[in-house]
Amino acid sequence: MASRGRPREFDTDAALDQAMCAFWRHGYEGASLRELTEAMGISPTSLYAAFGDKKALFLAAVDRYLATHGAFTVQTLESEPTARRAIARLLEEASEAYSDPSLPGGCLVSLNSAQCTDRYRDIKAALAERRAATEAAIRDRIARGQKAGELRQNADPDALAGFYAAVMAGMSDLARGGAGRQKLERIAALAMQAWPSD
Amino acid sequence: MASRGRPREFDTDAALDQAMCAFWRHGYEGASLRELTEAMGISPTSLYAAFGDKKALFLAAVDRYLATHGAFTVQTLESEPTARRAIARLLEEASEAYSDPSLPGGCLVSLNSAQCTDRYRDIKAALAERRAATEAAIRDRIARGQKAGELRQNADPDALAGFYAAVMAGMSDLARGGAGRQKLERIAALAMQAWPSD
DNA sequence: TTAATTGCGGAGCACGTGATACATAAAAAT
DNA sequence: ATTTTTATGTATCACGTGCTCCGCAATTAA
Repeated sequence: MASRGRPREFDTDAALDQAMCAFWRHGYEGASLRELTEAMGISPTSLYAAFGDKKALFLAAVDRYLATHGAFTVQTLESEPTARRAIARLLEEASEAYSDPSLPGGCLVSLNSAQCTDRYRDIKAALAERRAATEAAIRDRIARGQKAGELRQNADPDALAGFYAAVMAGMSDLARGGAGRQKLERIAALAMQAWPSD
Repeated sequence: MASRGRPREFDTDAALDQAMCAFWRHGYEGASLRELTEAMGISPTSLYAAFGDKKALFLAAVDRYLATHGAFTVQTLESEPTARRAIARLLEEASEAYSDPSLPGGCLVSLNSAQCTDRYRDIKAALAERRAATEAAIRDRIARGQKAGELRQNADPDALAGFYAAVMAGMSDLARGGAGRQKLERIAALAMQAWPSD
C-alpha cells in the first residue's frame, strides 16, 4: 500500500464516530462545520479531504450508526426463533437503546428524517430508504412467521410492520423528549398487545 | 378603539395563517424570513411591527394551529361517551388530519418538536409543554373512564396515555414521510388492540 | 539531494440568515 | 394647517454558514 505523501495525523474511524455523535445530537443541519471539526479534532481542510463534503460525511456517519448502535434491529429480527419474540425483543432493545443516558437519545435515522428540511431532498431520500428497509425487514420477519404457522392466516404482515415501525418512531420521538427506559418499555409492552394471537 | 396612526394594509389573521402553513411545511428553522414574508405578503418591517420577532410569530402560529387544525384532539376527547370510543376516534381523526393532501402533513407540534434544534431551547420547551398537555388530556380521559368502570381497575391510564401519545407521534412522523390515510388508519386500528378489555 | 505527493492550519470567500435604520406615507388629534 | 402617531418599503447591517485558497510540513520516489 505505502501511501505516497504525508500520512494522516488522525484516526478516520474515530473522527467518524465523533461526527456521528454530533449529527445524532444536533441533526444534519444543526451540526455546524465548527461543531463537527471541534468534535472530530481536525480542521475543515482535513475533513473535506477525508470525507468529501458535509453531505458525504453525514451519509458515512449514518452507515456507521447502522453498523453499530442501530444494528440491533436487523440482528434481533434474525436471532429469535419466532416472529412474535423477534418483534417483542426488537421493541425491548429499542427501549434500552433509545433511552441510553450516555448517548444522544432516540434513533439517529428517525430523528434526522424528521429534522431535515426539504432543502436537502437527497438526504431525506437516503434516510427514507433506510427506514423503508427496516420496515421491510420487520414485514419479512412477520411474513416468515406467518408461513411457519405462527400467526393466523388473515393477519396482515404489511399492516403490522407499519404499526411497529410507527411505534418505534414514536418511541424515538418521546425518547428525544426525555422519556426514560421504563416509559419506553411500557409502550413496547402495550404495542405487543396488538399482536394477532393464534 | 379608533387606532391613532396609519391603518394596517393587511389582515393580521390571514397573514398568521400563511405563517402557520410555512412553519408547518418547513419547520421553525427551515422557514426563513424571506419565505415567511413572501407567504404572508408583507415586508420584514411590517412583520416585526405586528408580531415581534420570528420566535413570537412562531408561538402565535402554534396557538393558531392548536385552535384550528389541531383542535380535534381536545374536542374528540370531550365529545365521546366512553374512553375507548374517545381514543379510537382520536386516532381516526388523526389519521385523516395528518394525511390530508391539501395540508403539509403530520402534526405541526410533533414535527417541530423533532425538527427544532437545541439552539432554541425556549421553543422546544414551549412545544414540549403542548405535547405534555395533550398526553395529560388523554390520561385524564382514560382515568375518567376507569373511574366510571369502563376499564378494569389494574389498567394504567398513565402508561396507556404514553402509548397513544407515542402512536400519534409515530403516525405524524410516517405521514410526513408520505404515508397515506389508509396506512395511518391501519396503525390506529392496531393500536386499539392494546386497549384493556373489560 | 532533489522532486513529487499528500496532509495540515489559518485566513478568508460568497452567501443566506434574522433583524433594523431610515425616509416616507397615511391616518387621527390639536 | 400642523403636529403626532403608526405603517410601509428599501436598503442595508452584523453574523454564522458551508467551503476553499494558499503557504508550509511531512513523507516517499528517483
